[in-house]
Amino acid sequence: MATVDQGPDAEIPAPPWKRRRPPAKARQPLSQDLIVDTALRVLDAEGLDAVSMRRVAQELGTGPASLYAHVSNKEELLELLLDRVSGEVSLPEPDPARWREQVKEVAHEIHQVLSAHADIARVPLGMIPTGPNALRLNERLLGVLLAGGVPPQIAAWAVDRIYLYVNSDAYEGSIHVTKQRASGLEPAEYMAGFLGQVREFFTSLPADRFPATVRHAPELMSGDGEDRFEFGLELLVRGLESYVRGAGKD
Amino acid sequence: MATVDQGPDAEIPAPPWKRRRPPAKARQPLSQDLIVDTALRVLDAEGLDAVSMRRVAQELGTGPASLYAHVSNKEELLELLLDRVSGEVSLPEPDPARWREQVKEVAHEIHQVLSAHADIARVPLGMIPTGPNALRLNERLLGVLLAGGVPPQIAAWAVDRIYLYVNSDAYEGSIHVTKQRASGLEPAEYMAGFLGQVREFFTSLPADRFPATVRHAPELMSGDGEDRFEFGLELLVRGLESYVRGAGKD
DNA sequence: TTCTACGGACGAACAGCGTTCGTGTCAAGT
DNA sequence: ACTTGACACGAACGCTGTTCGTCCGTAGAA
Repeated sequence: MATVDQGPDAEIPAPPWKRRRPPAKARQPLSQDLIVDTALRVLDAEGLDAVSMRRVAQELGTGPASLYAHVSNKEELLELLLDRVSGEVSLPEPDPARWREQVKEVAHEIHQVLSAHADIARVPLGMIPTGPNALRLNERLLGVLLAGGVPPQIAAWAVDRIYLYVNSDAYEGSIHVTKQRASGLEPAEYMAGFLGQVREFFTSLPADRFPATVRHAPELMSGDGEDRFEFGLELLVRGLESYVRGAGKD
Repeated sequence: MATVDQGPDAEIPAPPWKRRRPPAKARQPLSQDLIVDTALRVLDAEGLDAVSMRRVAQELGTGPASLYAHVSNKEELLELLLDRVSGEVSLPEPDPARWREQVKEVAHEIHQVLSAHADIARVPLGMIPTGPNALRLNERLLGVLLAGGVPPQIAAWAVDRIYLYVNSDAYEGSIHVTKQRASGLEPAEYMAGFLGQVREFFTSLPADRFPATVRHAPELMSGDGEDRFEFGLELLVRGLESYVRGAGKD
């Protein structure tokens, strides 16, 4: 049916057995940035579990094998994804007089950015971030502490501990978001149901075996995630403060 | 060859096409406890990633479907596994005079038990433990804090934060163990290699863009996991102490 | 201009995962 | 002796990360 010579780019209707990629071709040239972009879109839309090599590839109109030319494995993709997100964190200029507030500001900022991107907080818990933006955060947080007069060794370890705290709390928070999303309920509905279950659980305990727990069930249940995050941060900062006052001797 | 009537349980050598389960039958009756036992064995031997429904079933000489009669899904199995492990934690009797030390003792105890069982610490990070042994820990830790004069609301939140800290640090630690195990190297070899990489990374940074990081690279790298865990614990306890001293007003 | 290399793209496959369905079997209750 | 119901479980579904070998389009060499 089709004549042979029409020039190489003429609109030949159908030599279909050799036409390999008609639907997905003439795309963008598939770079690492593009892959991370796509992964970020999937993350925000459907959560970290949806960020699979296959899913990202599908979103780009190709197969999973194509990604491995630009990203050595999934772990690297997640590192790149985390660092992309970390770029959204804005940081203050160190001010010696306000170091306590600034430590909290940085912590809140990181927490907020992580929480804004589904359960991305699971990633830094499974590795030590070494991307350029992670370095930027490290540098600033360390700078704030040093400016505040925290001894260098204390400040260095404190950076590590504060990171661990922020990441783990953000991860814990993201679990609830994930479960709420999976349940299909409204956030308020879900939270009410969850709190109700916990309340029932605590108050139904035998008071003789768990006296403190039953007696203080209201305190154990009071406060939302934000309150508890703030409280833990306050604990850490107060602890650090004790090293500044007595900086001369331990 | 085989005669027909020998009684139903006689030793018939081979009607092989209908003999369904000759290798794996006449086993233990496959209870929930037995499943958790087996999962624990796999966990200790090969890590949490090896604890799959298929693997546990295989270890019991059966298929994965058989487990679902005793355990509703993998999440429940992991909860049971965690609570089994939590039973190994031994707890002190609250002593008002030693509350700071006791908080640390409990934290260390939990940390140690979690670390003794591969990367089981990943489990409590993904859920709120509600098993009987988790309750036992809650009750005791809360009791220690209250005995020490920590205000109830502070104590209640502190339990939550201390848990989060212990779990997340134990998890972070288990990552290194897992990677070391996967690398096939000796622990010392692996650690040396890892520290060397980090050292090289820090010292190769541009000092003008990351002055604090480069200047304090030794402090950032000093201390092993145990030192850092202890330091974070000290921060938390010092923070709590500040609430005890000024218990009257905030 | 023609040929040759080379690197990116990618279809297919491998081994594993959690979970469900339908069937099979055995023991206890009627 | 027969029925009932709980447990056991083979097979399958749809998913995962990763690798192999092959294809193609282009850039450089002849």
